Amino acid sequence: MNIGDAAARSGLPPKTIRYYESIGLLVADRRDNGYRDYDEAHVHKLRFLHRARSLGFSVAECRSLLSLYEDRGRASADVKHLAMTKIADIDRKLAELQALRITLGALAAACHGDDRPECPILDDLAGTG
Amino acid sequence: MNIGDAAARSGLPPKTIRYYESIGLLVADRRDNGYRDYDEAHVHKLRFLHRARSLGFSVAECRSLLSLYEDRGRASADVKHLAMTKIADIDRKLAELQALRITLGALAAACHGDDRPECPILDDLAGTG
DNA sequence: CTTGACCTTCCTGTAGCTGGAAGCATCAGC
DNA sequence: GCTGATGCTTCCAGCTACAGGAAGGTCAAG
Repeated sequence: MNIGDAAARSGLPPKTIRYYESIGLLVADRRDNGYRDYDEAHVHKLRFLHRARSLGFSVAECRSLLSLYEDRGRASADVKHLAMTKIADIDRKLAELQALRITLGALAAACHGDDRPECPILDDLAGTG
Repeated sequence: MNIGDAAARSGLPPKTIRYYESIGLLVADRRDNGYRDYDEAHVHKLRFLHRARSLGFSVAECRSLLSLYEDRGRASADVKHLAMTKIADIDRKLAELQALRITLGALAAACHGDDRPECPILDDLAGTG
């Protein structure tokens, strides 16, 4: 199967698939004409990568997950450890974003938003308030 | 005032201040020896940038905010519009992260996390479940 | 006069791709 | 067999927002 079909079936753009190969994440076979050649197992792993990336795992983490995935005898604890670390990351980002949301929301609410120049948002940014 | 002092008083690293100058965001004066020279107004704007960045505004948005800030006659509506757009971005990211948190949390909870190979996390990533 | 801290510029690297150019391969239609 | 469209290949550049480090100039203190 050509890269275009593998792309369509995995949901990843061809560019991304080539990029993953360039960093040694998932290397395809080659045919005589130089084209990359994909089988079901490849597509499966591409989908795996697609889902893992969309769940917020970094490419480095995907590399670990993929090798765990390919290791039939690995302990589920190893995988869970990665997931828990990622969850802690997400919780930290959530807290940050929520604090941001509250601050910006309060500033926007305090701003008239009309054609007069007084603006609590800029006042806050300038640190004059 | 040298860049080091401006950095200490604005909270931005010297590297960042030089970077902001290199992209034309905030240009400092120069002294005869070539050193950058900052006054109170510069420090004020650097603090402004620091705060805006920490509130999640991109550098491009900071450029707009700064020019609005420098425009004594601008309408507060312009500023509010930027803030509301940013709030919408944040809400979108929050929703994404929350969905992610739920999915990963459920997967981690379902995983025994022991030394056996069965792992619902990998099963989900593989799309076999 | 030397030492050390500070300043300058320039180059490189980061994450994870995306876009584009130049050049073959393949295929459908005529 | 020829033509044009599409798809494949590689490589190079660029995106965000800096950070690290090298090579070298400057300045104040002892």
